[in-house]
Amino acid sequence: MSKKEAIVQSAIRIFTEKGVEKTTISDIVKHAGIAQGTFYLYFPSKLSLMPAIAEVMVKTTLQTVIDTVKPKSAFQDRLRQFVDAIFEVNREYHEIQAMIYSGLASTEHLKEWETVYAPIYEWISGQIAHAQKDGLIRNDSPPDALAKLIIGLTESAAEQIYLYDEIGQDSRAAKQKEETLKFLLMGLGVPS
Amino acid sequence: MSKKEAIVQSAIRIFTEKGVEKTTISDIVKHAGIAQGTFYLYFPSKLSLMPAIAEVMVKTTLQTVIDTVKPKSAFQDRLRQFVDAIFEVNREYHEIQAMIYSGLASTEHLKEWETVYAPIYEWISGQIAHAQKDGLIRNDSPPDALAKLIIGLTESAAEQIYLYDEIGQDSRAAKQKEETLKFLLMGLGVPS
Amino acid sequence: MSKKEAIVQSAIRIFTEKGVEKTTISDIVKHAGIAQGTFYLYFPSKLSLMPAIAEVMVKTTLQTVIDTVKPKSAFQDRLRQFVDAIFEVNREYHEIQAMIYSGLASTEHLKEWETVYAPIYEWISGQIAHAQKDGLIRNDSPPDALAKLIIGLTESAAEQIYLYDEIGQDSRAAKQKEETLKFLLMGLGVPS
Amino acid sequence: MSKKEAIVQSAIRIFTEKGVEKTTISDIVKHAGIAQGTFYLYFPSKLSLMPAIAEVMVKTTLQTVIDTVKPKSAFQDRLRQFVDAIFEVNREYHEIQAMIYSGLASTEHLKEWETVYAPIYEWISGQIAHAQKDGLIRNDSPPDALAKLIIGLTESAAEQIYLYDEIGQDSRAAKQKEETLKFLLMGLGVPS
DNA sequence: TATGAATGAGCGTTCATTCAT
DNA sequence: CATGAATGAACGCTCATTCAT
Repeated sequence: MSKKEAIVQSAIRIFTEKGVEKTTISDIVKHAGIAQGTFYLYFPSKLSLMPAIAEVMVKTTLQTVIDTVKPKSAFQDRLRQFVDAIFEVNREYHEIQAMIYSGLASTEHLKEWETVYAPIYEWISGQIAHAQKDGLIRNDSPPDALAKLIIGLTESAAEQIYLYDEIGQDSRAAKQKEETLKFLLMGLGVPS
Repeated sequence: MSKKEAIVQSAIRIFTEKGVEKTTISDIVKHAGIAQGTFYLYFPSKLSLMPAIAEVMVKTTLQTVIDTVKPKSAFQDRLRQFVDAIFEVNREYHEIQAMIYSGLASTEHLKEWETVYAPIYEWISGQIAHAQKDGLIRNDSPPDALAKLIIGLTESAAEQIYLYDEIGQDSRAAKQKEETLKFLLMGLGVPS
Repeated sequence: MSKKEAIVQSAIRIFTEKGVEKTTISDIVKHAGIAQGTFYLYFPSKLSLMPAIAEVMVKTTLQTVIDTVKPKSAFQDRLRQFVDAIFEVNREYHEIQAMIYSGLASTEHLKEWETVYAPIYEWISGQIAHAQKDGLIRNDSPPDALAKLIIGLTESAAEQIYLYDEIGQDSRAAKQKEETLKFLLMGLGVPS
Repeated sequence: MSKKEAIVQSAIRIFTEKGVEKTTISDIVKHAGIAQGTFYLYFPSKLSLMPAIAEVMVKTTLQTVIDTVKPKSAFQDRLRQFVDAIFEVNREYHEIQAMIYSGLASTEHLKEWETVYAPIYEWISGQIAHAQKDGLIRNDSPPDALAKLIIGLTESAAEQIYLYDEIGQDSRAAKQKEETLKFLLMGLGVPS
């Protein structure tokens, strides 16, 4: 693993453990096993880490979604699998998800965000477009608009559950997933 | 206005202007016209401001919703008015909304948040319960679950627009609102 | 008890508990049950408390000595009783003893200290003068000089034991007392 | 001189000049010619300086004693030289001596103090042991116990003189030394 | 006398950033 | 490429002191 990758991996790890604000560059380089100065060979500042982290997280999310959703399932099953995947990623990385989602990572790298996020929007958008063509859903809004609504709804539902670290909430999570799926199915106009 | 209120008001103002992370306590007290030490008579730290701010923001949000939604309108009109209200509040306070919504305001005051948020969830929940009883919507999920989905979907849609300060996005906002409303109507099962 | 006395008593108590440097005026007034401003009606600053405290401590010390030393005992018994008394006061108030003894209470009230300390020096000095006149001790140095050496030796011996809060040191203390007494007896030239 | 040594040397200098409590870290770093942050690379707080300072002071004291005491002198001459040495060190560093001796330098580093002080106790103890073996003194208490009494008596006598910065006290000091020496000689049982 | 909310200078401390090696 | 000791501006916070009531 290159030093650059080590930095990003360590940052994700420590952000997850102790929160973004309380993490110092010193923490990151210690965990990565490199020198203080080395950080600046790759990133000009702490904030400039964010796009790289987002990229990794988006890849992780997309990979989890792709791994979870079986292409040959019925559309509503795929939707259920998608919800499962998003909840799962949120459970594991809720601190970072919140950080990325809320855009708190400063206003300076916004341009990059759009491109970083593109893959996951595109994947969903593609699925929706196919489903519309195949007549599987009645909602005829543009696929990319629907993609944003779907991801927004699902992630906010997941956050409402996992923002609070308390344990034994599996049943709450299961119910929340059911309600979310139902709302998605109806919102998209999937015949039941 | 008491000193405590002055602090909260000033904090909201400055967080809105320059972001939460970049705001110092010094900024807040200067704007509030009080001494540095006075801050600590009312709040032990910057983070402990958050529940008080959230409370004000929730009040503002609920008030805006109540002022915007005409009780005698048809349900789908009220839903449109609700979406308008949420977008409006987000437009004005997107930085703070993001902060509150994402829960990034530290994990130490989470218990308080539930109670702080209660009023707005309850209002929506009440509207939904009525609509279900009157047969205006087909989605028979519990009202409080639907309330959370509705606010989550609408706020995330608004954030996607307003997180980026750029101007001249009114048309994008208008479209986003339309898509959101449509999704909500279908998701709730409002006959069209 | 007057407010002034309450302040002094509270200060002694809290200095003993948490150390002089870490004690704030706020701590003192809270414990005394009076208002912040009231403190300044009686003492212009924290440092000006010191002579009043010293006075109380000197009184306490002298009283303990007088209560412990039986006037009709043989001289060496009285010396042993004196050592016991000094060790006892040190055990209970070692933090304050150290503070007073080392004169760390600032250089601004030094003049007052001499007068504050006078009673205890005088008492010892009187005892020594009598003993010299009665031929009980051979050391013919001036009584007031001997008084200072005696108190200096005994208190430093006690401090060496009680500065360290550890428990179960009674046997160490007993030995230290024996050696101290022996040294005093020889130093004063008490026939054995 | 390393930065760490520079910090310790500067601290000793400034503590001597303006007292411990009134000395700020800012004073120290300015005098040492280093940056504010550099201090914290070596010491986590102002209090943690104390053991390092004590170590230097103990070295200085022991060195002064060794330089002053002529090994071939008669025992009572060596005792006189010892008293001279202790008074001299106290005259020059009374503020720091008081601080170290009274142990006010916080209760957190007490363990270290015992080891820091060891060299000077050992030196005296060694001298006493020899003198006892050679029959030069009659007091047969354990050498280490006597060592502590001797240093305690002599330093407290010195402090009583030098705690007060006033000038023209040479005659008082000379008298105090004489009385102290006499007391020591008798206390140890040195034949006269 | 007595109060206690308010003050603000100044403290200890942090940490992103630099640069000689 | 890599280092890590050094920097110093800037921060949160404390607390002795004041004063209108």
